[in-house]
Amino acid sequence: MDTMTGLKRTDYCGTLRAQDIGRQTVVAGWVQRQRDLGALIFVDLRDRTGIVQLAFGETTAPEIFEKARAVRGEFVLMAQGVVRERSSKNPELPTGEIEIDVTDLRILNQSETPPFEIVENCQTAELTRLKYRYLDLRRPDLQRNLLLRHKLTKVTRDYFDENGFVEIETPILIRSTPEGARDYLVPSRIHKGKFYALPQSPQLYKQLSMVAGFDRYMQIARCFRDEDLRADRQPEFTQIDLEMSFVEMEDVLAVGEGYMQRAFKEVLGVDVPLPLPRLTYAEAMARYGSDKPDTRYGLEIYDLTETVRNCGFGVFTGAIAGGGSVRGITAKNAVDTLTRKEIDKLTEAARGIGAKGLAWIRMNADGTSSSSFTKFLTEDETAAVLAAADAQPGDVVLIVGDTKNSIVLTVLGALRQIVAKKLDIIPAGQYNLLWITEFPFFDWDEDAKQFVAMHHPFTAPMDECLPYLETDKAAVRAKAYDLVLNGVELCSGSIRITDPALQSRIFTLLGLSDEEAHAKFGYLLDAFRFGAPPHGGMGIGLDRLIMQMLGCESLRDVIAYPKVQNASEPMTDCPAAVDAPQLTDLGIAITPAAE
RNA sequence: GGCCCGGUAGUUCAGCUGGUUAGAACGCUAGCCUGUCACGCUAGAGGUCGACGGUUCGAGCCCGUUCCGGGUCGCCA
Repeated sequence: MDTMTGLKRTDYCGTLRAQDIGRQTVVAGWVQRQRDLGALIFVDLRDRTGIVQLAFGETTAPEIFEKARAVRGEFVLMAQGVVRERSSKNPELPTGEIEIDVTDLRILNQSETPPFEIVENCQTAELTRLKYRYLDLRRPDLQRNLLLRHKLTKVTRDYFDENGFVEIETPILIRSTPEGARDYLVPSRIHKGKFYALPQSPQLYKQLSMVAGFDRYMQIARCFRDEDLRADRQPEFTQIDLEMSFVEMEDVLAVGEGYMQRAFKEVLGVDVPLPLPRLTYAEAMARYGSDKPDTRYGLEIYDLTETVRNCGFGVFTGAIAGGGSVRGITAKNAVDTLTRKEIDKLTEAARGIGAKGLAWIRMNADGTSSSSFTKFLTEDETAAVLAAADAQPGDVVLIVGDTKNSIVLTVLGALRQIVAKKLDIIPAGQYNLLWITEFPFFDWDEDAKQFVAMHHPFTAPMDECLPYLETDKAAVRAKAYDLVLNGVELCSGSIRITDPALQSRIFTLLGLSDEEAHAKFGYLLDAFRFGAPPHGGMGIGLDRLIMQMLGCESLRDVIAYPKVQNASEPMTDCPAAVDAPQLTDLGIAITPAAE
């Protein structure tokens, strides 16, 4: 093994170009590949900027040449030499016009053969890659992802700083709030039997910071939720958290979309025109069957309730009589893709989400058609359905009826996504950002048989809904808003309640007594007695944002050290058991059932 | 907790209806090679077929259980 003595890096590998020909350079990095041609040796040296070719030949000193011969993949090298033109260029590489004629080579460290190749688009099973994440992270795609993530956080701090926001670090060890997701708990040694919780979000602290007068707060905040994982859900994730005083919803949205415009421009070079489009929650549900619609493609939902109200098909008339509706989507030019077999699969999917079935019409290109239900309809009724569906030869119509509108809409919303993927009609490289506004204030909890806050209990209802808070809960809308990008919820926020009387009214409606409310949120309610300014804010999912920007399929591709589906981390094998003395110190005993 | 998919060499995979010594490519090791860049050529090493149990004369293959990974529903105010 050699030392670096006498050498200092002057250049990153990937930065050398033809204009550097003739000058001295010192580079350092890892061996991508060594090609030994006998009397000639080439070594591709890699760092986070790219690859440069080191060349060893007849002009190379014999001891340097022998050293180059011993080099293997992932060895750590430092090389001094002269940049020279290659005799045969490699147009595939940015550095392909030059190479380094090496005069001094240091093997700074050796490497075992890695368990997988350090290359772009690695096909190795993710578990293996995660066990050796430090090797996985050497790969160009992950390096690029994390470098762009860094760029995004840099832009984020710049933007909010320029707009008068102050970054404040809120605590990681906080009081558990039993609302919402499960908390990660941390036992207290000093207070045996008591626990801290890790924050699901800095929600309460940022509101307290408004009471404190910081006026515009932001934080790139780590958040924790002890819930099951998904491709777009990790137990710890990063949120761009912000809160503003003396603002209405419009002010918060303006800051939010200004940020999006800046972020997309600086990270991707993409222009986002403002203002962003908006949909109310009701509109989004009616047209897309989702509160986070992907608007990059059509397949919009239409209402067939009136068209089939008096038809002869009992499933439809039964759904309508039961207070529900009948709605459909029309997949254009889909008859070849959506075969009978595929429609059977769609039916299964629809059942899985809660539909009792799926009605369909396939319009063949030759003008004939087949259908699961038109035999129950008169010719006029069928014609009316086809007209309402705007069905042309080649199209496939999918219809769902149910006594519950929510089922009709969510099922069609889900089918919309599945069908769009099957038809491959989702345009690449497009970023459809839109706001969803006027969320319902209350959400009916079927298990608890009561209304709960859809956003959180500090969200303000819309002013015009105040008169019927008690009398028509289902119609109450909130000053809450989400930002959606290509069908993914990126961001969620609201204007908060600062009027103690209104807050107490809301707690009552949520079935929370004064005592309970004070036990849970007393410190916030106390603070609000001392002059809380009107305020509101939002949290932007940083991981999801960069994931969407880079077109990644999983959050794991944009998080340096992510967790796998069972919430463990394969590299460190965490979580893990702890020594008995540690538990004793905390006053904790593990029950046999838990072992 | 439910459902779907997967687990064979270091890696990616093939392995027929259950039947001889489980194969390929890449990678690895050694040798040769003066312009390669996925270098080439020659030779070689490398396997608890995720685990356990069962059926069978015989199991990588069939059955059961289980572990692990991925996706998804529940869940995620």
